[in-house]
Amino acid sequence: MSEKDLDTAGKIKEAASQLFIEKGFGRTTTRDIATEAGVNLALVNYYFRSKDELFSTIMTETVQGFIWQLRVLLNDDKTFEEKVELVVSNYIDLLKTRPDLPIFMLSEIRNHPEEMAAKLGIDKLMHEIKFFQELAQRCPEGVHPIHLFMNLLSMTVFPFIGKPVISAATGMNDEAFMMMMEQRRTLIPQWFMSMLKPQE
Amino acid sequence: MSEKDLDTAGKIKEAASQLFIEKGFGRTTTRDIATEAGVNLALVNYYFRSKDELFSTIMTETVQGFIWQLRVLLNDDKTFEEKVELVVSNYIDLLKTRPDLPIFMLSEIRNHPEEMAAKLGIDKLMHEIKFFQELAQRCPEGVHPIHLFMNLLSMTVFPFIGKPVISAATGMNDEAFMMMMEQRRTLIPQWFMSMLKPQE
DNA sequence: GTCTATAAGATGATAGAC
DNA sequence: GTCTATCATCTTATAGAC
Repeated sequence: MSEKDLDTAGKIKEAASQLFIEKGFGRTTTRDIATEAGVNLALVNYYFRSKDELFSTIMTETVQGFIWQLRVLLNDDKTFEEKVELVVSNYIDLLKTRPDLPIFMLSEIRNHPEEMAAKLGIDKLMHEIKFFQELAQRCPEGVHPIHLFMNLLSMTVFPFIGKPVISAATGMNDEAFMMMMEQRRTLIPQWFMSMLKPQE
Repeated sequence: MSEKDLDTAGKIKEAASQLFIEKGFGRTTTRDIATEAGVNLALVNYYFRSKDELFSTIMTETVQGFIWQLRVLLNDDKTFEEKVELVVSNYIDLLKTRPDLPIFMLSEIRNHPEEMAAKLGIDKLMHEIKFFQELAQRCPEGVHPIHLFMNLLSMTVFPFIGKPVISAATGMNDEAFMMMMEQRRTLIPQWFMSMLKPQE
């Protein structure tokens, strides 16, 4: 099956994913989804029992994709600093393509808390991945590693989340914003490494 | 008029604000609002012409409140570092009370871009406030001040936005999260100051 | 200003023909 | 698997009595 020639269920998922990200769950109707997917309205309920179940399916796959990606990036044979650069670079690339993704995930997770939970396996991520052990060893005295990992994610992801406000506040256009994110691709790892304990 | 004894329009605004933040615009109905406010359904449309206009009113007041607060915090007679500490501390306090506020604002701004715009006056904020001039002078060569201000906001606000995911990933409960944010109250200004050009 | 009643339309979901 | 037609419900909004 070619990438552009999805089956009906695939078309529905793709259309729904796009619309949920764009307009949120509450403002996306099953009719929107059917039209966007180019399929009959009844088929949405035929393949996915309800709008809620369709959302749940998409959400689970999206979050699992994130985690899988992080797992792959952080487990290969690279230096600590290379891994940092990879995480930053990887998420900037992802969010350049789908800037609405974080807001979609974060705002809708709140409305469907059931969809989250341990089945996604994030709870074990921190213990399994060597990166976090390396990070813990490099943390200054009294600073929990979670602080530094949160800083890394914050500095990378937040600009995309706050883009509407930032653009309004600075008069920055889309092109300037993207250039700024390109600068951050190298700046963030530098700031991050400087927060760590100096290596002997 | 006492604080708890609002007039009808006030009750509606307060109930609507709470519900919009809690459930988002799309999932909040005018019936919800009327019930929560303890007023008749028809009065929502009597005082605010439509659900959209009610939202617009609340949104404008909320964002204006933010900006007003920032303006006051940053213009007083304090050292640069004190201002940094104040911004961080102030937003942590605010978000401890209303953790859903950023997601509400950011996700709904996207759905109602008209409500934003220059009328809020954020576009001039950066030029008016002395803090940003001080920041510009302390920026290392080749680093635009917007990068550093974004880092400050990111490290402060993002943890609240990502809390559901962070909690799921680390098994952190609410109490532990709040303790972590208390640590960040002093850590963030330190990290931030270390990103600046050394002062002679 | 506040209520009741209801209009006018949209929405999620399904039954049943093909 | 896919379609048409339709149901039951909920939604925003308003007209009109008090």
